[in-house]
Amino acid sequence: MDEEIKVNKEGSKDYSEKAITPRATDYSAWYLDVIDAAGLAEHAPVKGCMIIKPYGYAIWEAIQKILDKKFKESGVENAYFPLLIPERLLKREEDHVEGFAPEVAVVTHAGGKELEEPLVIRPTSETIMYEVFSKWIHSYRDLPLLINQWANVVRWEMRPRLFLRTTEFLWQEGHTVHATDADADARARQMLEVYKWFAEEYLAMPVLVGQKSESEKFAGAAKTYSVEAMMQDGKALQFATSHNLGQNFSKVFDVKFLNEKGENEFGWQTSWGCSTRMIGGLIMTHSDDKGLILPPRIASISAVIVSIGSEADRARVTEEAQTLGMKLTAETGLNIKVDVRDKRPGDKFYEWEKKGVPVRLELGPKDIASDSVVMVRRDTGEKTTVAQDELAETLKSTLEAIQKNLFDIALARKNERTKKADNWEDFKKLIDEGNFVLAHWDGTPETEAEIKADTNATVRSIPFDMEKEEGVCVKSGKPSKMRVIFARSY
RNA sequence: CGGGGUGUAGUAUAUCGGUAGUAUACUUGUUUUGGGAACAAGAGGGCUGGGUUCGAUUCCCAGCACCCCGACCA
Repeated sequence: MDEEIKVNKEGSKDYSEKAITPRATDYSAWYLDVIDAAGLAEHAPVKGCMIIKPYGYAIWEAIQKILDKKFKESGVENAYFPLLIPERLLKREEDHVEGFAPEVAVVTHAGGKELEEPLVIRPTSETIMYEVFSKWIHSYRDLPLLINQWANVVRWEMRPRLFLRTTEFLWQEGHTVHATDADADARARQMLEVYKWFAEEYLAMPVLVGQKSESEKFAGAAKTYSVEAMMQDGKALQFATSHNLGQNFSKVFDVKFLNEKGENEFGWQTSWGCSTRMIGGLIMTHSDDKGLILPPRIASISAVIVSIGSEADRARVTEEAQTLGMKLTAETGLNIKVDVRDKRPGDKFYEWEKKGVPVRLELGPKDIASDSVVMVRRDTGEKTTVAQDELAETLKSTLEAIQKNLFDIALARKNERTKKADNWEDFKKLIDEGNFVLAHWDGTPETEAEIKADTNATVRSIPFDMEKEEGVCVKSGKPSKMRVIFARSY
């Protein structure tokens, strides 16, 4: 580690530009520093909005590619609906309008005059889509209808935070209609599992799947399920959600079909989504005080070959590096970056470390002489010398090892910081320390509100795999049949 | 939106009611090149708008932005 760089005292050099705020000192500042150092995003000159820079957008593209393929495999098709929604549509579902009213942006003027009816910039697309779905669906033979769209949405949030909560964000929203409640619920659960799979297999983020409490439910849903992840400071991040909407929307948007008996019936619906917030979660799960760490399976650049050599060697080393890069790309099918810029080695090393590239390969005259290359892991910093004819295999296995190691570290942290509390004092203490707290709760919104007022913690998840256990609510003392997860959240 | 804090160069900062300094980054040149190199030259700065003052980056007011704490949320 390079502590001396971070400490900016007399006598030591000022590397403040290069170093980032240590996590332990100020977690928020650290998070922003990582984003800045890696070149992922920056604040836009528009309130609460974010500019995603090319390197950050590459992560989003990687996410899109994997999820989109998975969605299609499960029968979902992509479509696109308008950005602008007539206000009357949004107002139709009571809970929905109530939930979103405070955060919608409304267009009142266009074409040089005031609009007869204001247009809402979509905060989500249930209303406009279901208005149209009612025309698309006539018979049970039209079901299930499985639609997804990749889009931007706008929510006028009070406290924006890069990636985690911005006024405009990119996401995917899936919307389905089914003939039975059971089918709809199965689909909602199925997509939840897709998110869990994606989080764990690709982003190396261990997650918790479960149901949301009444007060944390989506505006207009019958049931809300979610995938929750733990960040390095112990706070929870809602990674993705999936809702069983029941017939709440189909009844107001008249999404109905003729069943096999020839009777009119309202459709059973779901919606599910995940957003650029996942990138924020990715950063806060794996990165360190040197900058970003990307899990190999999501990294747009798998490895970087850094050339090292004095002027006399440069032409030769450059050529060798480029040849090696092409060879390795061909052998592994991975994106291998070759950095032969005329800079000092250290400068190049640090740059790619900040960007979180999983593996660095150092190539200089010594390595060329011995037909080898120095391989350095971003996650552990471990350095090994690898023979060039074994490089492709070693690189692939190392990338797998990094992927696994990142997951294991995150899993160990989640396990270690998930604790049981059986009384109010312990509960408060464990929440303050930044844990996921397993506690009994009487199940009422009132008690949840009291707990939130006192500790700022909420029910993050009622986990599916939680075993039944008799107990008493940690706050009210009333009986409870199982523990739920409480935590502070982003 | 409520409470608190901060706004000086790309970044981090110093000083100050009277010519704004340093480090680093950047540009150019020379020497360098296996973990943030050395020397020289160069370019770059007081959030915005009012007020007080002979004079404001400094003091006062407002706005805006950012950060922290709430309320809200993917």
